[in-house]
Amino acid sequence: MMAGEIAGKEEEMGEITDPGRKSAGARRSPESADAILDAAEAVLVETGYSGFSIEAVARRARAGKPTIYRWWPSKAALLLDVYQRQKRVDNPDTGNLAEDLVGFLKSLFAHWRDTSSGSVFRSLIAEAQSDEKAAAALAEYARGRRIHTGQMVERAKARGEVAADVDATVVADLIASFAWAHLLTDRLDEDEAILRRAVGYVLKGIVADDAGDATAVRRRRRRILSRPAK
Amino acid sequence: MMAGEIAGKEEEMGEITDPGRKSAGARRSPESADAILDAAEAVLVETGYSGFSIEAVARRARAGKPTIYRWWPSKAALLLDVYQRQKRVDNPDTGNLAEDLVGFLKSLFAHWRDTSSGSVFRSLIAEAQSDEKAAAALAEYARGRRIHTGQMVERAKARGEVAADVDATVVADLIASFAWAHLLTDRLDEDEAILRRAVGYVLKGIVADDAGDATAVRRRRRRILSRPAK
DNA sequence: TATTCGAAACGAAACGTTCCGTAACGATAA
DNA sequence: TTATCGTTACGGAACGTTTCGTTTCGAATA
Repeated sequence: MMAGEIAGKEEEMGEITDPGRKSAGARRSPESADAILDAAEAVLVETGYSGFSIEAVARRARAGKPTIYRWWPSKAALLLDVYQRQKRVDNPDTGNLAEDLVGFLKSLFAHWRDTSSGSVFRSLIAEAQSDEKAAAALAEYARGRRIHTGQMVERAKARGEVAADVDATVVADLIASFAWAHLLTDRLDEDEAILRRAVGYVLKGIVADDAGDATAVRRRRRRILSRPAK
Repeated sequence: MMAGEIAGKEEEMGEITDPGRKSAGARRSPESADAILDAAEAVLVETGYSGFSIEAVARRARAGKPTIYRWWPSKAALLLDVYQRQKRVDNPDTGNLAEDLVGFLKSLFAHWRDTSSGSVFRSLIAEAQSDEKAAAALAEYARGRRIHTGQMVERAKARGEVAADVDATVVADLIASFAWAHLLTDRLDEDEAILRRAVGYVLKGIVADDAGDATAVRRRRRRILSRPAK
């Protein structure tokens, strides 16, 4: 759980009774937690990242700052929990990798653009540049997403659509990086044609068909050698 | 000039005499400007982005805050000028696009890792998420870099190495995005082998050689049709 | 004389923490 | 079963610190 990695929460809503305690005391309020997360999202949407502060969230949630700091040690941790609450973009499974990847990018851009998730995620990336724990959590999250996105490539490999030696996570890294840069530079309205081009370049490459003798010769040799083997 | 775009500096170091002024008065001090930019870089290097503030820069530069605000309206504007002072990574020109792009990524990562430029640039990206002017300046800068990086692809097109219809800036976008994501997630020590894979996937694609009949047939047809035309 | 500079001061905002009174909860005793 | 106790959680207030962006000031420059 990502939140656990930053926040180090060992107790979940006060349900565990620590032997060092003489009595359980009051329970944590799930309503409070939800109100704080809702408020965090609302503040970010209404005032942007520049207006996002723990003070503003506390005011909006009608919660005490100590309550927020009890569960979330930093702005980044709070933003991360907000992001984790939001739906994830699914991997399309059309049987064709180009369509899968273009569909994925289109869905991701729409999701980031049409919900608060884009604002949340870009704020998180920004926080990660000044908060080491946030940076570690973001890196871990990105690693997991590369594997998940890479599943589209793995499926294509299983279908024989993609070469067996292709590293799916490097491909996913290329695609996700493209998306991140679009998010960070306000380009979520990119033309579908450009998305198709970018995906096309990754799938089919950009070298010319009869580019240089060496490339063409190498291709012919590879064809010849692979056929008798079959 | 990027700084001009944020800072709106119409006068250059007080050299222009504005008709509305009754006397030239004291000149702006170039030593001051340099001291401030040097201090900004030093503060960022020593305390990281989280310790970077106008107060800290003013203290370090032994300059007045009003002096800083006179010339740079925001942290982002100051960071941008610091970044603009730094050397740019050149485009390799080896006559082979794969070597050019891998060399470019390696140089860029080394530059970002071994100088303050990486810290400066990631801080700038972070600032751009909360400062609209910084966002506009970053987007403009990124646009210019895409064209510049795309020159490696244009040269490869001219050599016949890359197909004539390939959009060089989309390719540059893929490569730069990959670099940005590495910078933002602390991966500037990436293996050269991974860089080569990623570049290779963009150049040669990832589809299998005999992937699906349709793909192979399409390739054969394209070969046949293009030859008689020549 | 007008302009620039660095130092000092200003009011506002946010930070992360402590304090306070109230409410909630489980354990214990009657 | 009910009442009491000790502990924890809560929101509100307050705290000292830092930074923000701005104004004021006296000295230096042209």
